[in-house]
Amino acid sequence: MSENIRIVKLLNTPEAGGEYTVAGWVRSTRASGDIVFIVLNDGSNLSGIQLVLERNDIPDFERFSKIATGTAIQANGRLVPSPAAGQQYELAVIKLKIVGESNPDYPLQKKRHSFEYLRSIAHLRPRTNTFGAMFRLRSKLAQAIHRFFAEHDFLYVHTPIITASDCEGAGELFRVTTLPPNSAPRNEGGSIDFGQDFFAQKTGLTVSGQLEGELFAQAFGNIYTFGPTFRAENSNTARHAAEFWMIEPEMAFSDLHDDADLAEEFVRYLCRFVLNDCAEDMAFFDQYIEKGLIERIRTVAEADFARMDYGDAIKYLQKANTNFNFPVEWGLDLQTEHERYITEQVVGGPAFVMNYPKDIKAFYMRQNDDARTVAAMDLLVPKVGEIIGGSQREERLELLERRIGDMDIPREPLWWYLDSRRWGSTPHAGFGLGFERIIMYLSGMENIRDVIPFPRTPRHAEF
RNA sequence: UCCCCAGUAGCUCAGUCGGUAGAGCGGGUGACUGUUAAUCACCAUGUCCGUGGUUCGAGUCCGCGCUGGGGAGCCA
Repeated sequence: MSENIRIVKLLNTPEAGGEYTVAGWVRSTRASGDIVFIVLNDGSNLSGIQLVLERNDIPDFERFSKIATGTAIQANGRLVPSPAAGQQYELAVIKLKIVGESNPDYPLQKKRHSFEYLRSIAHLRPRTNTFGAMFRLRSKLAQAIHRFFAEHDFLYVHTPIITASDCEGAGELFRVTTLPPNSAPRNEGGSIDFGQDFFAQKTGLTVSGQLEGELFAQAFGNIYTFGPTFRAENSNTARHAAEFWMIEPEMAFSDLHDDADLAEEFVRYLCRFVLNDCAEDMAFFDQYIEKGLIERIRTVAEADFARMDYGDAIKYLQKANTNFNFPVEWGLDLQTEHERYITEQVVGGPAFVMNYPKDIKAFYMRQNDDARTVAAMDLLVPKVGEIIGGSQREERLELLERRIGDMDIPREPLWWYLDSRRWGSTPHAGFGLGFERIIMYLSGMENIRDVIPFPRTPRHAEF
């Protein structure tokens, strides 16, 4: 590490007077006669630090008064109280070194840019205020998530990225293969012979770590995964990406209500965390991205989440004075417009919808005694919609096997999953939370492509 | 994949009835002893997304394509 001090640390220095060296990238240069102001940002905070250059104090003054936006510099000077409004301290520069030149072609101007434009220069956008705040938040949130589970004694398990189970029912897989694309070996029938592939079977990138997570829960009690997840769906929306990160806890000896309890505590923990530990960046989001964000998050951090049965949600929707585009009827899945009505109009905050009809849910969900619903839950939040999907899992071998049969799912590849119900099976439950979706919810950002450093969506894998 | 909207200067956009393009910001130059997206003055900048058509004439109208955005489905 260099002798440079991080700007965020320097600005937290209790008193001025010392001599320091900072290094970063120029955000703005303002020259006025014999004095030049440079806003320098090193990524450690939002504001950066104001450098002050005076003609009499610094050699090469003329040259430095024309430093272009984007230039990488290292500056040495004295930390002094700022005589002007806008900042507490500034750095009275004695020595300045240009580390990497920039020029007027630098695509980031001293003005607001649209998110669409910034997506086209994703390699440079982390140097903007919004994306600086965004990726600091993302980093800290990831660490907070690990801390939450560590504090609750959950085991962190790395489930495989490459998987052979394409029957998880969570979406299209990206294929993983080393077979030559134009001359793949064929069976007699003409289909591709995956027996000759690297893994001697058809494999893809994981769409969920849940099934493997369940196996670990049956040994460690409480576990979680937190890793990349891939869906090859041709989804073109503000909240879908082909590559995203998912958090999937799984708890043995637990039911659906324990599951919702965990989800609620988890989301509330993250709300409190960003308010307390990301205050400067959150204030920025509150001012420029979503007015009232902080108040909204504070409310969520304090309130209990609503819980309602799917059946009751249907009743609310049928009573609603709204013309929905899609029919509302017991047995049909809730559409986005319905979910939004529930969370935004009925509840006005986060809401769990629980116990869905079994016919619209995955095979592994636990069948309720009413024989027509399963112990599933979705957590819906205003603006983002579904942020968590979870369930209690079917732990009874016989019922699980029957369900697999009813749904025509090949059972052979799932032999190990079924084995977990054979010896020492326990009631257990878990959920999946999209990392990007919680970031969107907590920051007010409305497009998933703006909360991922280099997003992968259909037709986009540049950078 | 479906529906809708858009593509004009580096960026954000305006462009009337079809008559060969303009503003703000950004940039350059100069002025200014403390600025906060500094201010003031002056200066420069275009494959009007591509392609085919209609027309005396197309940024403008029509077809096709490409790209981007919004919504839906899939879901986290």
